[in-house]
Amino acid sequence: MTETTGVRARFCPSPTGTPHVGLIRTALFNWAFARHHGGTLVFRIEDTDAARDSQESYEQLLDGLRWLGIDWDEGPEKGGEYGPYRQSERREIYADIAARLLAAGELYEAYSTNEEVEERRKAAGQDPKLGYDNFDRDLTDEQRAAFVAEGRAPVLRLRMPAEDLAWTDLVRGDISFPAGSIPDPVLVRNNGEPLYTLTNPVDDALMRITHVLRGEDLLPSTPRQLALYQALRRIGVTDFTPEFGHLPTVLGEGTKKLSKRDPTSNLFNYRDRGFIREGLLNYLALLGWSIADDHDIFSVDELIAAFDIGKVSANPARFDLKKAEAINATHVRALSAEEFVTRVIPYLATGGVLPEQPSEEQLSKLRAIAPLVQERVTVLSDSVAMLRFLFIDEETFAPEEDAATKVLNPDAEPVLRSAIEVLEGLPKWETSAIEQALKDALVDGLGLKPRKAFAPVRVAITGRTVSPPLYESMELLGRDVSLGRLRRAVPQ
RNA sequence: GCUCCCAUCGUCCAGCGGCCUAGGACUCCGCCCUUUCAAGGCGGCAACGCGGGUUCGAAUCCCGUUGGGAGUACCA
Repeated sequence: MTETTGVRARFCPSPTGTPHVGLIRTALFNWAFARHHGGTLVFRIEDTDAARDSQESYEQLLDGLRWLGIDWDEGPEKGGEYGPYRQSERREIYADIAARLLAAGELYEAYSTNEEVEERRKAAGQDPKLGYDNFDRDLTDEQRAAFVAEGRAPVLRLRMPAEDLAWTDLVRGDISFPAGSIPDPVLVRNNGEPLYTLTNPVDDALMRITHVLRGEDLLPSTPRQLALYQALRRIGVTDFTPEFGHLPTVLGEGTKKLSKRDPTSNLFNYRDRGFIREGLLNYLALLGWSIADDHDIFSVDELIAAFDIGKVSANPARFDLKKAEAINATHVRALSAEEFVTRVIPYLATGGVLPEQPSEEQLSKLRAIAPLVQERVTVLSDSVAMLRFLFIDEETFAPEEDAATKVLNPDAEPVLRSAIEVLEGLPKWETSAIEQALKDALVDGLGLKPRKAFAPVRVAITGRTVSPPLYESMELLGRDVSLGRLRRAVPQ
């Protein structure tokens, strides 16, 4: 059924709005499917709706896909022998095919308005919601001429076959729609513009697409596509019909489909927060698929090696931010120290902690502390608050207000004084010595619980109650800066 | 309304007739490790919607029912 060579899958979004995680999940599965089978991934832009499509959205699509490393073999900015790959540049093709389909009687001109259709259904005692009634199928030349004389322009509708339309869905198995349950769909507007109903199957046929993997929301449109394919085959445009697989919907909270307006759906929110591609891709792949029954952390290569469209679940999947974050955190920790540094710098720059091109000194400090931060963050931007204390100007440094009021109270005074005293006399300023000295002075000397003893020191030094390990931080900060901060933190 | 799809822990996924007193992950809760915070280790709570069949045997197959979802556009 599924050949291992010659697979041509496609991803064909409309450039409306910001890339949506559900859309990306679809792209990912198509990509994994194509790569798994050593096939071709075609990237096509469906921008036939001028009112909603935008160039900005188009660029965001490319940007998002590139960030994630989802690459395509044919498509925008890449070309290919079946181009162009933007539907807005394929108008003549659709006009030509539509004309041939019309000439062959597969399409017919329809003049009925929605109001007229409703009237007729009501008059016949039918539910007006049933939709178009195929009234114009067998209009005579005279009738058509009369409508034209009225100034009407026809839409072009596809003559649906009088038979059940069925296919074996790659995800769901056998699916069948009864004959007559789908009204003849409009393929070309009365102003001559082609609709998705025409362009999508036509391009799939022309681009020799073998496998159509798309969202479940498109499942009800499959019967009319199948019908169009039959027509296309009859007029010789193609000689085969692709296989279809309908991927589960990605839901938001509750049972609603994740809406475009929900910030959870915006791909760039994840990038901005510091999700890494390995983590996001891993999580997205879990929305409807699993690699094994005993683990769910995997690399992109493992995904490609194991991906099986037949094992994709038919259930709708809910996007769970907590789990996405947990998976991301695991991938962040798996980064090499050097890689983590490279990737975190842009976030530190955005957060105002470091310049975009850090100095050698800043870099070496960052490298030293990076491994300690790396295992403490969920997303890369978490590093900003955690590292500010290390790079900030001494004049600007001040503990966070909450932390200060909570911890730097009068009780902290003896703790801090004692810490200062012992640290001033420390012969070697290094982690283990600092640790030993502070323990001796505060825990043994003052008889404090460790929790009590180190909290004020931590807040004084790092400005926060949660930070990278304290002694290492102090070593990196240096003796002068550390002591200065401790002195300034002593409650007056 | 009509057509179609879906139905296992709160969530995602495993299970494709006996291995299931249902497994993994996230979340949550304990404990251990750590004289901070994490990470890590161990353990716990928690599910086959309901009713009929088929079968020696059903979470797994069939029918019904209930519940959810999608479509029903001269959007995609």
